[in-house]
Amino acid sequence: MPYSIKAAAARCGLSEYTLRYYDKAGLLPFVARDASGYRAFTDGDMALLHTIICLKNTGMRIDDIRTYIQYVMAGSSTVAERRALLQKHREAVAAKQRAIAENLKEIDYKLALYEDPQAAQLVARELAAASQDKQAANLPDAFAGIH
Amino acid sequence: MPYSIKAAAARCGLSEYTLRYYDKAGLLPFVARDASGYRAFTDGDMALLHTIICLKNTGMRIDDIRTYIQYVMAGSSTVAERRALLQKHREAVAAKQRAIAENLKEIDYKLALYEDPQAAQLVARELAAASQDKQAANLPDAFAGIH
DNA sequence: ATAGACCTTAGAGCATACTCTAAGGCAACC
DNA sequence: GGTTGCCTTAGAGTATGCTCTAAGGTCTAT
Repeated sequence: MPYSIKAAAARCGLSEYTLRYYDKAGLLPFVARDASGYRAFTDGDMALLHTIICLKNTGMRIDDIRTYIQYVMAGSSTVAERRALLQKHREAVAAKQRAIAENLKEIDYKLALYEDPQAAQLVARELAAASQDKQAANLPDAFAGIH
Repeated sequence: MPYSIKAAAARCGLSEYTLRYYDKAGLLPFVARDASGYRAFTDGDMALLHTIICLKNTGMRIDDIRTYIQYVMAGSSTVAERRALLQKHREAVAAKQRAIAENLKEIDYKLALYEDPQAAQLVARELAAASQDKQAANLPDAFAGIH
C-alpha cells in the first residue's frame, strides 16, 4: 500500500533528490520508515505532500513550509496559527501577482512597439534620442553608429 | 545632468551593489563613464534600466535580459528578435501566473477549512484518517497521540 | 550466492542573484 | 595637505534550493 521514494517522486513530480532534501529540511517528519529503514509514503502523506507542493509552487520558502508542517504535527490546537500563516501567505502571493501584472503591462507596451509596422523607425528614433542624451552630457556614446 | 551610481540606485530602487553586478553581468553596456571613470547614467539609460527591471520583476533571468540588451545595442535590425524574446517571455509569465492562481485555489480551500467554526474537529478527523493509514500499513505512526 | 535494482546517509557541488569587503583613486572643502 | 565622501575594481561570502556522488545496506530472482 505505501509508496517507495521512487514511486512517491513519480506521483508528485518531484525528484527523489528533492524529496530527500525536503525530508532533511524537516518538511516530511510524518513519513514513516519500514523495517529496512526505507521511507514509506502513505496516501495521507501524499496529501500533505501535495499541500507542501502548493505552498512551494506559490513561492513559499522552505523555512516557512517547515513552520506550517510543525503546526500540523502539533495537532488541531494550532488551527489559528495555520490560518494566520496561510492568510499572510495568500496576501503576499496576491500582491506579487498584482506586481507582476503591472510589470507585464509595460512589457506589453514594449511589445506593441515592436509589433508596429513602423517598429524599425520608432526604435531608431528612441535610439537617436538616447544618443543625443550622451552627446549633450559630453559622454562617450555607446549608441553611436547604430541604426 | 547625468546621475551618479548612488543617484541612479536611489531612483530605480536597486542597490549600488546590484547596479554594479548588473554592469559586470553585461546588462548595462550603454552606461558611459565620465572623465574620472565614474559611471554616468543619462535619462535614456534610466529608461532602458526601467525595462531591465520590468523583465527582472517578471522573473526573467539575467542571461536572458543580457540577450535582450544585446539586441537593443545592435540597433533596429533586431526588432524581430526582440519581439520573439518578449513574446516568449510574456507567455511564460502568463503561464506561471495561471499556475500560481491554480495552486492558490487549493490553499484557499485549506484556508476555508481552517476558518470553519468546526475547524478543530475537521482537522482532528483528517489527522485520525492519516493515523489509520499508518496503522493499516503496519508503520510507525508519527501522528499517534496528537489531537 | 551473486547480480541487479532498489534504498540509505553524509556531504560536496552547482546555479542564481546578489551582497559585501578590501584596497585604492578622485574631488571638494577647510 | 589632510579629511571626507564619493567612486572604482576584483574577488570573497551569503542565501536558497536543489542535484549529485560515494559508500554502503536490502531485497528479489536466478
